[in-house]
Amino acid sequence: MSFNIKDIAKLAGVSPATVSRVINGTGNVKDEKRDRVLKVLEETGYKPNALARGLIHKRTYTLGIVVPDISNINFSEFVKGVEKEAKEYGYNILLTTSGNDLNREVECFEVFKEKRVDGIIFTGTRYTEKHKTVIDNTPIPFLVFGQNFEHENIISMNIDNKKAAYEATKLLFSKGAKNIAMIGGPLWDRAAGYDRFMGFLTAAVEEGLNPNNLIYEEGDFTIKSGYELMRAILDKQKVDAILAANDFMALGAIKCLLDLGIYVPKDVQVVGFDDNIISGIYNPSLTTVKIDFNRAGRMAAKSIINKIDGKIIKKYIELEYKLIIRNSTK
Amino acid sequence: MSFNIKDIAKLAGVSPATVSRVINGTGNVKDEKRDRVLKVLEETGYKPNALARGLIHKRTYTLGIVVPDISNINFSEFVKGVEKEAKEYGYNILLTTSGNDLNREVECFEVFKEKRVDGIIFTGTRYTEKHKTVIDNTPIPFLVFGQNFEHENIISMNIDNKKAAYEATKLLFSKGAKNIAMIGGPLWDRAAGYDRFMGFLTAAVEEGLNPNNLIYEEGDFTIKSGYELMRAILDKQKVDAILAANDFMALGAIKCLLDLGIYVPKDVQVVGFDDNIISGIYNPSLTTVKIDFNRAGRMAAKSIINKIDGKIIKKYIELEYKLIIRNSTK
DNA sequence: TTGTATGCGTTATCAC
DNA sequence: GTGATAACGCATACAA
Repeated sequence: MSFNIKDIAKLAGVSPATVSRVINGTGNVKDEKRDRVLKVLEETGYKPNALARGLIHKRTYTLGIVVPDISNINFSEFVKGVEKEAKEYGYNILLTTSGNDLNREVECFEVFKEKRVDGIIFTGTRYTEKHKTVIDNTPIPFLVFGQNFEHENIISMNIDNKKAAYEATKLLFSKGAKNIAMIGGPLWDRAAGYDRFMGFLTAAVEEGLNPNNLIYEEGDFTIKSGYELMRAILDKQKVDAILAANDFMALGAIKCLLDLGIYVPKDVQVVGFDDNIISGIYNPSLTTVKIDFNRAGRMAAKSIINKIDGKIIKKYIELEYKLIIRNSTK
Repeated sequence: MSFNIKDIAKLAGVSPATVSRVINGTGNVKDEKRDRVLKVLEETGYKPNALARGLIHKRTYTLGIVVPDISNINFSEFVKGVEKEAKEYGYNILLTTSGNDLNREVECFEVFKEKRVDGIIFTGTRYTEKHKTVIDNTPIPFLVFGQNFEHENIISMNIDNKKAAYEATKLLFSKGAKNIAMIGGPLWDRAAGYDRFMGFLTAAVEEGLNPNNLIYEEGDFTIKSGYELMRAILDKQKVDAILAANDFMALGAIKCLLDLGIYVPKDVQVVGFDDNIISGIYNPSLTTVKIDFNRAGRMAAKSIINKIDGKIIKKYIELEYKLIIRNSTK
């Protein structure tokens, strides 16, 4: 049994308008009537229909968010941050997952359009012409996390992946690495794939390595691919240091090394990316580039809400990162 | 610029009713007019307003879901399953987090009520009178995961925690354990706390242990608490086996043991619960009770949607679990 | 201070 | 086959 505003009005012996005024604190209502309304509100547990409200105000207080995979700890931390901050502003989140599939991403945007979300937060790895077109046809504030989308009217948020990878690589060299290899992401992933590779490459060349002999194995950010690619690298060449484009692959690589009786960091040093919850307690604990996804999520929510409110905000937000040195490096 | 159905009608030179018929495939429309409408639809990228639709149909095709913490891999796997299945039925999910806080849980329910979600999936650890009252006043199909809520009109879904903990404990004894301790959850957590403790207790007593001397440390399911409670246990008594109420605490316990130079499983065997993504690659890999959260999520979504559709469904759904034996036991 | 009437964007029910 | 029109539940302009 669900009440509407007329039911409440009838029960309280007032007009629907008065009930509305009481609920929203708009306009003046005589105390006696207000009390009567309040009482009925209490008794019935009435909640105004957000659909009807949204129809009038053209505001749903809902944010649409699309992530490739919510079970990936980075994204779930991000979403956690978004949800927390959004809630403080009275927003809820409509969560969708894309599996990094372009078509599914587009479907998500369409759903967001239908459901009239007030803002969209998108975490994806590609940025194609199709994205551009869809976004242009979606008159909803839009924020991209994890990629530098150069597009009008879009907020993008990212870390300087090239710089971070450069520093991580330099760290390995400073710890005595000579033969370094990278287990990276797909190069079409501009940020976590390409940019991190570029940082690695730049540092390696700077250290006098021949770029043509550099080993770069392209993984998919899973533990499994880290494990398998580590094995592939060992088959090809002797290495004493690995830069992985994320912690999962780094942990997979370490697991592979340990299984083969190769010591970390004595024989091979390993550095990852992200600082997963597990990286600190692994044996050995993992040296990594920490990205605070939770904070990123909070910032993303705040930014998009500011944009919704018509406030002027920066088009590009650079996130911080931090090298966490643990026991997988010397 | 957002179009409405009248705009489309005008552009196509037909009435709004006809546009509606074309969009929904309801009623007959002359081919020529249909084509004109379709063309305009295509050109404008028009999407019907789901708020207006929901107002009429009293269906939002949205599921509300509340989890204590989305960054916990168990819950994110669960949500992933829910989202996947829900999407196949044309539903989206409104995600909220509660931090296991009763007040926040209630707030989530209120929001769901306002936003007129079609069904609610709740994962919580307590079941109080307040829950009962709120649920009674929420005329929305309701499903609880992870607890056995005995309440009319609610679907609940869970594993037999007592039995699972019993079997895990028995496993430790069968591998030669003599002095066993448990790092459990809070006992007010009926399922993951209390029931698992009861299974542990039953098995221990059956093996002839004195229940009064049994060590049970109450943790909060975090790696940190596993670590600290392991240390606390070692200070108290010599143990050769640990049953932890989840993998995080089990991993924390192992980390503590290793830090102290105690070998796992040689000196102390450890069993966890859940089978986290990381448990298989930890050193040593963790023996655990596997719960398929993703599958649970899919089942939850399917059940609640069936209920929304008025289909008759089971009031209690028992989930399977499976002992995964790895290297943290002998 | 209060109530009535209108409109938000749809769909469904009627007439035509 | 098609087009007006009345809901859906609410907020607001306007009248009283």
